[in-house]
Amino acid sequence: MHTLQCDDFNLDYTLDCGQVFRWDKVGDVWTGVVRGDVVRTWQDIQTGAVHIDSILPKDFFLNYFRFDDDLNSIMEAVNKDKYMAEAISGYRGMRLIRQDPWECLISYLLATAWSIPNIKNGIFKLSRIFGEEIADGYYSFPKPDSLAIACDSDLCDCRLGFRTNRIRKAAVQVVNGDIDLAELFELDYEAAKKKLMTLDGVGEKVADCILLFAFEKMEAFPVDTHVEKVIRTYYGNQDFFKGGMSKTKIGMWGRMYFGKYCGYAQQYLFYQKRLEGLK
DNA sequence: AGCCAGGAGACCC
DNA sequence: GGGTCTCATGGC
Repeated sequence: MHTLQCDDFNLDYTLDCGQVFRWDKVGDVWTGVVRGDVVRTWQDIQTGAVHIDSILPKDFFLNYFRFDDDLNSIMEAVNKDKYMAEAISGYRGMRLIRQDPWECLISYLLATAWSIPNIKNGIFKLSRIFGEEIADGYYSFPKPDSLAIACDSDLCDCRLGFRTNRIRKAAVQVVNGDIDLAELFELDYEAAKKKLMTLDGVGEKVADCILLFAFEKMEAFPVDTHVEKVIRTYYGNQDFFKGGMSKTKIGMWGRMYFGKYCGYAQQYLFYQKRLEGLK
């Protein structure tokens, strides 16, 4: 059992904001599967202390929850206007999570044109069939070779639709070394993005999610349907958008406008829009 | 029934 | 660089 103390951290916002898909809250306690361990965690509202029941070491969670990020200076850097200010004041303490690259890749391949409950369900079914049962009803995330050799009938049981073949193809490419995930850490944002986008099913948005959530690329600015609507509504009249507001251009704008921590800004805008809609 | 969900890819101009 | 259509699936 670990106890983590951090001034600027909200466990609920961090696990609920739609970046991770293997956590669920029952009562005050979150339960999730992380690195093959069933983890339970909750936060003391009075003290802010985070309690974690896991066999994984304390240092793992300090890294997982990005306690090394100076949230104060990050929020200050992206707090450019009244819209961002509102998102920040509403969800202060939401931190990005350092995800496992392989799990993040597959998760966001599944995320294409799916709602978050569907994504969570798809990942659960994938884990139930191709992962290992590590506790009653809990399954580890499937390893690359397990998905690479998946047969049609097993994979189709997951009902992933057009995502089915993309998952298996990506697994094959990871297994045969066609794409080296560890190597992506060494590349800069643009080069890593280009490499990821060679995979079938990885476009700009999915690549940005993977780079932001798993590869330390804080300058990634994923433009999904929510963020697109937010930017169109609040920032569409800016000179930069004369001549059109494609998703590509919105991404360029996000990086330019919010600066090097635009990935954090994006996640606050995304979370606020998802919960509150447009105002 | 029709629309939307953390889109991508092929095809068009 | 823009638009438009299709690709499964599930929930509302």
